[in-house]
Amino acid sequence: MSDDLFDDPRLTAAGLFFEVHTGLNARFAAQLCGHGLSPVEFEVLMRLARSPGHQLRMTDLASQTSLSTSGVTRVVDRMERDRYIMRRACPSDRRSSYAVITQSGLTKLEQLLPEHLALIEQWFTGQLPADQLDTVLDALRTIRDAVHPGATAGSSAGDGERAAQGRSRPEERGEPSSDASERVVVEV
Amino acid sequence: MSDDLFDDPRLTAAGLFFEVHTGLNARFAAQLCGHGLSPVEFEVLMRLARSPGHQLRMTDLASQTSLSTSGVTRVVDRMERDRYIMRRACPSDRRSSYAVITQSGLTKLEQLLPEHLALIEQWFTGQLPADQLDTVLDALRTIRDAVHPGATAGSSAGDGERAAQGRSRPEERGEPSSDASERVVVEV
DNA sequence: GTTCTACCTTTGCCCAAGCAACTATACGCA
DNA sequence: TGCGTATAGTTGCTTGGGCAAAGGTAGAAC
Repeated sequence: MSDDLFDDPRLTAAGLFFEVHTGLNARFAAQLCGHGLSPVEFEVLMRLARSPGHQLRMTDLASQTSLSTSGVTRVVDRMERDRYIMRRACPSDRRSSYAVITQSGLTKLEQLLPEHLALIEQWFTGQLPADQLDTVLDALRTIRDAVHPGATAGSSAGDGERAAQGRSRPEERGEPSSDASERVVVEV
Repeated sequence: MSDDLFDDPRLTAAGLFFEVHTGLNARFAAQLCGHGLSPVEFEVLMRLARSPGHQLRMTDLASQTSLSTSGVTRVVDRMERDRYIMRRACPSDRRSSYAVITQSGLTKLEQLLPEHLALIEQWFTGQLPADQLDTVLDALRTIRDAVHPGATAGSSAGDGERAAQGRSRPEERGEPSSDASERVVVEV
């Protein structure tokens, strides 16, 4: 049978990428777990910590992570219970609410980040000579921009090629509404 | 507040990697979903298709995927129900059983692989010039080897650090390599 | 103002998967 | 031969997270 179909170099490439992800993820998860956090929760903390005002609307949090909005609702539930973040009503749109990282959440991050950075260096960045790393990061940036599910807040427009994200129907295409550009974060 | 802690280039690097994974994964999942497969199920089919005899022991399947053994039991349950694979008793060790890909499973793979390869090319390999791609693959191989293939199954709580205990080596899975050393096949 | 449409978040229901406990072997050793 | 320990796979229980539908709200059209 078409056995070389199964040995196509593209498959090998993709397989390699996913294996690396699995490996890194396992290392990081183990560390985070020791701090009582799941990878998803860590990502939420990081996103909030790096956002202006230390806050994000639930929907934006969803589009920046790999979660659905209901997934965000639930993770925010847990983390609010644990006092790492809190909800805050959006003054300009009563449908929305912000997730805000608390001091406790920031402290948690500051506690575990050094260890986390060491892990990244140990298993990822430190594995490669500087110039190779640069090439890799460059490549990742290229691919990220292509595949871009809307990871960054100031979403770029006009890429004209947006596919369904997530496991939903391959035909769905939910665009970040133009509404988003209007909503400037008002400091409180 | 240590704001540059949150902007460490290592974090950016890791973030990029994970964002790319999220993006690729979403694209691939959408396609597979259209064929009635989850990414995990696809990986199981691929692993089996590429294994000698088109089969793997449940445990080996677990260590090659990111699943626990119970996860493998369940995914094999589903796929056996759907006739993509079947269980086969291991003649030399009655504790073990093999998962074997069926003709139907192979056909399924052959149907969707061309489309899948196109996706890989569109969003990953095709995004980079050949020499950069080579560098990237080289880097991925380095990291994969460091982080070790088949990063075990548990996100076990607070384990700290546990390297491969030199047991199951996903590499030289030559064949009926049931228990490390050669051993007599005890017929019953 | 009223109504229609588009959105935001949460909830009900369900499935996938992990851990731990359990069963059945396998093999070393006295 | 029988016991002790290690391994393979399955199952009970629980949790995380997705989809779809349900409330609330914002604007636009009229």
